[in-house]
Amino acid sequence: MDVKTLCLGALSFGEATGYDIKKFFECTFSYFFVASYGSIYPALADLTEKGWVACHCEAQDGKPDKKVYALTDTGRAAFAQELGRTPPNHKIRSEFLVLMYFAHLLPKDKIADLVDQRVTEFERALEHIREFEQRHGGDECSSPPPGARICCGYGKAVTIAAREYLLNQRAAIVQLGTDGADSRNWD
Amino acid sequence: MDVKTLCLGALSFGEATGYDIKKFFECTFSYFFVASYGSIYPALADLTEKGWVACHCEAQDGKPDKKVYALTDTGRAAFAQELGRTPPNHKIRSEFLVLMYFAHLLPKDKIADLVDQRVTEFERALEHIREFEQRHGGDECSSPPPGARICCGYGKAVTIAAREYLLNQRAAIVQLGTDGADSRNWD
DNA sequence: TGAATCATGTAACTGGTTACATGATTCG
DNA sequence: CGAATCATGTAACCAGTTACATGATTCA
Repeated sequence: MDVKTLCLGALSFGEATGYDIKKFFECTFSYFFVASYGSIYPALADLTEKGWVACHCEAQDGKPDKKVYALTDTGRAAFAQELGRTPPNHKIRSEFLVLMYFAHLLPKDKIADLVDQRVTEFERALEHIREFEQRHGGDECSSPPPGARICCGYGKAVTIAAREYLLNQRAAIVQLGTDGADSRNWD
Repeated sequence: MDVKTLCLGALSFGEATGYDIKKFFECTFSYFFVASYGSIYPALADLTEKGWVACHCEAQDGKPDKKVYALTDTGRAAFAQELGRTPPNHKIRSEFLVLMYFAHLLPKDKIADLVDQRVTEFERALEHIREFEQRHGGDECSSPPPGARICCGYGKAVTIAAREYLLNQRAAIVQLGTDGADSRNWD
């Protein structure tokens, strides 16, 4: 599965510009999929050529024309088919954990910073999820699909577990590091 | 951080061939970092050119010469420095969660399969971790660095949380799917 | 006044994967 | 007898990022 397909997915909830789609990626997929303008705009051009999305321009003063994209029927079918044959991979690429693995080569204060930083990021993510839950509290009628709740729940469960682990082990992890103020400051 | 750096990391525990390093990646980094021969061999060639690793050949009958790599002092320093300036990113790329997000477009039986499959993979991972814990149980003297325990503990905590969530929500998730036997089998 | 937001796009680069090519040996 | 393991590498390809280019508007 690539950015192109995810753009179809984003458009399955309604019309949008490339700019909107980037926003969409950021606020709903960010936990498990990222994409930048440099991949979204070419993707939309490609999808238009294939006839999977249709585009109409809205002139604006000063700003460049707004290109609003919409999923075509062919596009909708292509998206469903693509979903059907997507292998359900789940990959983590974590420089943070690499650093933890090699903690014995890092100064203690640095490790403490790394752990605290990560905990903070987890907290931010949880805040983000809480906001989502409030926005889409009782009302079953609003935009996000039911699967969004599952993804949020999943993210929440995993993030809480990770945060708890780091907080419990913080002292032990820091102890793995080297002493000596700020090793290797002599370079 | 790239494969090149991680190769230095692998070699920080002793000599190894490219083949060994691949093995090492698979059995110790696999949870948070992957690499294939196509990136490892060129990386080693590069590192040799830079003088960060040294290579001596061992002739073998039939098989191609074994090239045993060892970290040089420069290489060790370079690795430490690289660790020091590595931003502690932590990214997830999950087609599985994308599929959950769009569960309303998939047939129920397919979703059930996806969830079960993922749970099975989590179980495999936990098994893997349990083996590690047993191998390196009481003895503090064996090879893996202390950080390995932390990574394992982290992986364990997170994996258990994920598995529990999926098991608890399984029925609810499946219900999000479409009925109708095997949608879209008419293509 | 300067930063953020809206809005589009391209070109160069990068960091990887996949598939291929080769071939003996050992294990079940 | 066939699969897996040991062992090395390359070439073609690919998906994506980063940085650049442009520029009005709105908000603090």
